[in-house]
Amino acid sequence: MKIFVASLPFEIDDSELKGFFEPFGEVSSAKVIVDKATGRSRGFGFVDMPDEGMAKAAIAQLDGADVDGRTIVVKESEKQ
DNA sequence: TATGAGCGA
Repeated sequence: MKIFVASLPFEIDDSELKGFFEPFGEVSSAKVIVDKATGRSRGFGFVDMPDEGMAKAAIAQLDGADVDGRTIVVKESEKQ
């Protein structure tokens, strides 16, 4: 299941993003989107978890979580 | 800060 994560702190990178989801189950991939024109984080990213149940559990636990003083948004991706 | 990038293993 593909997961969309928004409102991420700019300091977050792929490894840290993956670290947030790993406690809930296997994470097949995690990527923080970076503006290739400026090289800065866009403040959102994607995580893919093969197990839907684990993915939904992760979403439920991480959506609205406070990270570095910022409330992140975690939801199922809109696109495949 | 709100839906992507990848050309190599």
